[in-house]
Amino acid sequence: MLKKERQAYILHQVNLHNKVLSSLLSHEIRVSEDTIRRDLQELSEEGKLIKVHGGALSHSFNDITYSGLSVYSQDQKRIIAEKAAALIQNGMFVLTSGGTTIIEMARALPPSLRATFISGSIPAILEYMMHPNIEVIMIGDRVSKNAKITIGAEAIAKIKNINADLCFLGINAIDIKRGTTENDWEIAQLKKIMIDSSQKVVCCTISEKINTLQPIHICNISDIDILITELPPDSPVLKPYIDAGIQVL
Amino acid sequence: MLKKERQAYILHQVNLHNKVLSSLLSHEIRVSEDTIRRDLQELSEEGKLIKVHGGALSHSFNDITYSGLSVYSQDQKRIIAEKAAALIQNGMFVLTSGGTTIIEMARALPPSLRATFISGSIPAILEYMMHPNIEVIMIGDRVSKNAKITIGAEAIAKIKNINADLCFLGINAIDIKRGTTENDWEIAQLKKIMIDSSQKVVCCTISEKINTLQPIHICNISDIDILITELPPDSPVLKPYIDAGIQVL
DNA sequence: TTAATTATTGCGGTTTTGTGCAGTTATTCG
DNA sequence: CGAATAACTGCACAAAACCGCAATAATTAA
Repeated sequence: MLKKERQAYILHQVNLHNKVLSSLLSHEIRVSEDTIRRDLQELSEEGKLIKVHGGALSHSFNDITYSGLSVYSQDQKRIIAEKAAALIQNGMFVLTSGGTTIIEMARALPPSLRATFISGSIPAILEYMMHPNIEVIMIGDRVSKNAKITIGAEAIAKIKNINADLCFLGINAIDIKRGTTENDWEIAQLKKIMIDSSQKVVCCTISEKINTLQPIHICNISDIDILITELPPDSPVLKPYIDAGIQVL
Repeated sequence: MLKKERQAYILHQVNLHNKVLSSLLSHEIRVSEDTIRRDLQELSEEGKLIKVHGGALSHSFNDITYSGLSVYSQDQKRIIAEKAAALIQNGMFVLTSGGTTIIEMARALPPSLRATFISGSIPAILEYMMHPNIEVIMIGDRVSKNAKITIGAEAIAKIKNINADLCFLGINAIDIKRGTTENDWEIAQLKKIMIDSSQKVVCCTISEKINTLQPIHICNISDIDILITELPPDSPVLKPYIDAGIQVL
C-alpha cells in the first residue's frame, strides 16, 4: 500500500468516525505503529487532523467543544457570503452544500428574502431556520458527524428529484484543468448530484483554495456558472477562470 | 476512549447541565475517579470549567445570577431522561420524536452506548451527533420552524419504511380514556406513523400533562407499551395506567 | 542499465504519558 | 465532633511516543 493511499485512507477514517486509534489502524493496514504515527504526524502538520496520544481526532470534533473560538478566515468568508447572498431572488429554490462558507452565506441573507432553501447540512439548516421568510427543506439520511451533513443513497435520490434555480457549493479545491475536487467520496457524490439538479451552479471558496487539488473529482470548470471568492473579480489569479467562461464575482 | 475525547465529553456535559459529579462521570465513562479528577484538574487549569469538591461547574453558571426559574421542570425531565435512557440496549434502532423531554434523554445517553437513532427533530439530532458511538439518521422533509422538526408526506413515507426496536415520544397530553393527544395536526400524523413503525412505544411526559387533553388524537392507551414520568411508579396518579396494562417506570 | 542518492519503513531501546491503586489527608454535613 | 466522602500523594505498570539506525524501496543520475 502506497504512502499517499494509506494517508488518504486514514483521513477518510478520521472523517468518518471522528477518531482513529493508532493501534487499530496499524493492525488494519498491516504496517507498524511507527509508520502510522509518522503518517498522523504529517497529516497533523498539514492541518488535516488533530494528533493525540493514542491516535487522532477530526478537526471538526474539536470545533464542537471549542465552539465560537476563531472560525477559520471568517472575514474572507463574510465577503464571499455577501456576494453570494446577492444572487438570490425572491421565490427561488436554492440547493446548498455544507461548509463554513455556506453557513456564513446563510447568515448574510437579507431578512426580507423569500425563498426556499434545500440542504442536508445541519448547521446550514439551523441558520436558515432563523430567517423569517425562508422555507426550509431538509434532506434526510445518515448523518456524517464530521461533516455535519446527511450522506448516502437516500440523500442522493432525494436531490435527484429536485430542480433548483441555484446551487451553492462550498468547495475545498479548484483547479483550472481538473475542476473542483474533494477529499471525501460521499460528499463528492452529493455535490455531483447537486450540480446536476440545478439550473445554475455557484462555487464559493476562499482564494487560497484556488489552484489546489484533492483526490476525488467533482466536476469540470465548464460545469460551473459562477465563481465567488473574497478577491475582486479582476484579480490576476482569477483571470484563467474568466477566460474559461466562468462568471467571477 | 481517548483522553481528549473524554475531556471533550466532560466539557460538553458541563456546558449542558452546568454541573457534573466526578462519581457520576466516572461511572458513565467507566474510568476511575482519579482519572476524572485529573481531567477536571486539567480542564480547570485551562479555564474551561470550575472545579469544586465532588465535581465541576460550568463557568457561565457562576456569571449568571442564579435564576431558579425553569430549573424545576428541568430536573423532572432529567429524571425522565435517565429512566428512558436505561431502556436502550446496544445495537438497537431507536425512533424519537422532538420535544424538550426527548432532548434531555439524548443528553442522558451514556457515552458507551452503541445504537442507531432516527429522528426528524433538529435539536435532538444535534445532541445525538455529540455522542461518540451513536449512528444518526435524519428524516428529511420540510422544516417546521417552531417545532424544529421535519414534517410532511416525505417524512411520513420515510418513517413508514422503518422498523425500529423502540420509539420514544415526548407527549403533551395523555388521558386514560382518550389516549395521547396533540395540538398540531402534522406532528400528530408523524407520531402515529412512528408508533406503527416500532416494536415498542415509550411515552415520556412530566406528570402535569397526565389526564389532560388536546384536540388531535394520536393513539389509544392500548398502543402504549411503557410510560415514563418523573414520579415513582407506585404514585397514585399512575395507578389507572398500570391497570390498563402499561408498564410504568 | 547500473550506480548513487534519497525516501520510507521496521526494530530495539529509552523516555514520556496515562491510568489505577493504596494509603493518607482534607472537606463536608448531620 | 465524627463518619462518610473526596482529594492528594507516591508508586507501579502498561501503552504510546520518541530516537537512532539499518534494511529496503523508490528515484535520480551517470
